[in-house]
Parts: sequence; structure tokens; C-alpha cells
Amino acid sequence: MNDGLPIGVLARRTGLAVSAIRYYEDQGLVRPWRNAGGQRRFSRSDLRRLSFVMIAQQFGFTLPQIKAELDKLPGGRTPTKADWARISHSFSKALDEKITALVRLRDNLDGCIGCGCLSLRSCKLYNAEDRAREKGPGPRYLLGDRPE
Amino acid sequence: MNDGLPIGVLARRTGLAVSAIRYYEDQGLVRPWRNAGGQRRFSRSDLRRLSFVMIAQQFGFTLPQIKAELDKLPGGRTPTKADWARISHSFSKALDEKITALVRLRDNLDGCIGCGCLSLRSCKLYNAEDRAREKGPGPRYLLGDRPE
DNA sequence: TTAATTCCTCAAGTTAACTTTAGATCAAGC
DNA sequence: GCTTGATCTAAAGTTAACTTGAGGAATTAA
Repeated sequence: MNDGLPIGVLARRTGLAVSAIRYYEDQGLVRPWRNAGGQRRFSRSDLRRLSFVMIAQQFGFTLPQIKAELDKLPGGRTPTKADWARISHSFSKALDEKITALVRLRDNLDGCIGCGCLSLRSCKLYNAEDRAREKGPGPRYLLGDRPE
Repeated sequence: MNDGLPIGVLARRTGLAVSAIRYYEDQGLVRPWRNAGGQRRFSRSDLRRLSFVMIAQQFGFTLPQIKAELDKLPGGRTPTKADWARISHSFSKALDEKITALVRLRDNLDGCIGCGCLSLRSCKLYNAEDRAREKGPGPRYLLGDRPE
């Protein structure tokens, strides 16, 4: 009874394709064991790992970034609710910061007269772009750096 | 003086590569005109369009989704601050909903004893997954549907 | 026990979002 | 006018994140 879940069950429960779950194993996001016949068996907590992956992806995180988050979970034992609460919390905090930047963009528009931008010197957004420009070549991110 | 910005200036101001901006034109995200010599000229408001694209991408929106948002801006005239405020607002509202779902995931963990999940029947997360499962085959999104 | 289903690996194919390359033209400063 | 740097097009290449397909083995239900 407690011999783990086969991959198809994980797929049905999460909505992921079987091939996607196998790919996630390749990328180190889950670590199933094998049964006597060589088939993957997952623990129930992997349902949670996969849910986390799906959610994080919807927010634009890459698989390596997500792996880095998941790697913060304890290695030897099954993660506790406290482990998960901590990781989710730091995660939603990072998102809150991104959102703050988005709201700031919206609010900054109020300083401009229509668009154009007719009053460039007083436009905070314009200045924000100029400030980003001073940081040198290569892509810069208006929202600050990407996570991790 | 008011003959528009060349692509290189847009690139320096936004941090995007010139090739990326040209690609965005192909995808219909910006619509520069051409000068006598056939070179692209952009309006200043395109700086804002591109900033919006960059921000939206960080939140995992695809280019078609972003285009759909930008297409809501008025066609004939330069967008006003009110236009931009409206689009940013609906955008951050969608994100707030996603975040709410994330927080719900975190909070749901409190119903479980450690993990395992030892008390499956009382685990809200487990039930949430089962509910998703009932919606039929194909991928389902724990956070509700993707935007647009 | 047999049939249907599920699973396995490995290699190749796919899509989105770009970048790179090549060869040519345009624009700006001296 | 000339040179240097920016820009042009078109086609091919790249990376992440998967999916698909082939051929075969394991599990499960009857």
C-alpha cells in the first residue's frame, strides 16, 4: 500500500503529461525511486513539488530557478508543512516585489502629460529608463534582477 | 527633431537587443514607420510599450498574450496616461489573483500533518488536487486559467 | 493466463523567443 | 567626399521546455 505512486497517477493528479514529469526528473526537480520492475515510484510529497513547479512556471520562473528553490527543502527527510510554508512565503514575497514595481510603473505614468512624452524631464518613467541605461551594456531589467 | 527614434536608441533605453525589437515588430507588438532611407523610426510611446512587454514577460505572459493586452490601447491616437493606467491596473489585478492562489496553496499546507500526507482526507491541498482531476483530461491549471 | 493498459528508454521533432551571420545600404562627422 | 557606425533583409542557428515515436517490458483486470 505504501509503495509509492506510479507516474500516471502523478500525471492525472497534477494535470501534467507523463513525459513532462519524466523531463522534470531529468532536470532534478523530482527524485522518484524504482520498483522491482524498474518503474518509477513517487512519494505523495512529489505531488506538492510538482504543484509548486506548475505555479512557479506561471510566474515566469525557469526550471533551474525553481530547482534552486526546491533544493532549499531538507534533503534527508520528507518536507514538513513548515518547510513548505517557508518556501511559499519567500516565493510570494518575491512576487510582491515584482508587483510593487508594476504598480510603480502605472503610477509613474501620472507624471506625464498624455504621452509623447511631452514633459520628458518631469517624467519619472523616463528617468527610470535613463537610470537603467547607466548601468552599462547588456540587458537590464526594469523590475530589478530576476530571482535567485 | 520630431522625426522619431531609431532602433538603436530604443535598444539602449530599454536594454533590449536590436534584434529583439525587430522581432517584436514582426509579432505586431510595435509598429514603427520608415524614414526616407527605409530605416525604422519609433515614437516615444514605444518606449513604454516595450517596457510593458519586458515586465509582462517577467510574469510569464507570452508575446501573443501581451499583444492582446496592447491591442486594447487606442488605435488611432497616442495612448494617454489614462489608457496606460487602465491596462496596467487590469494587469496587476490578474497578478493579484494568481498570488492569492499561491497564498492559498501555502495556507492549505497547514491542514496537513507534516507531509506524507498522513491525514489525506483532511488535507485541503489533496482535495484540491482531486477536484482538479474531476474536470476531465488534459492539463488543468491549479491557479485557474491562464490570462486572456 | 491472457489481454489491455501502463510503463520503460532513447532519439528525434516541436514551439516560442530570440540571436547570429552575411552582404548591402544609410546617416553623420570631418 | 569619405569613412565609420548604424541600420537593412533574409535565412539559418540557438535554448528551454517539452512532445512524439519506436520497440519493448511490467502491471492489472478478467
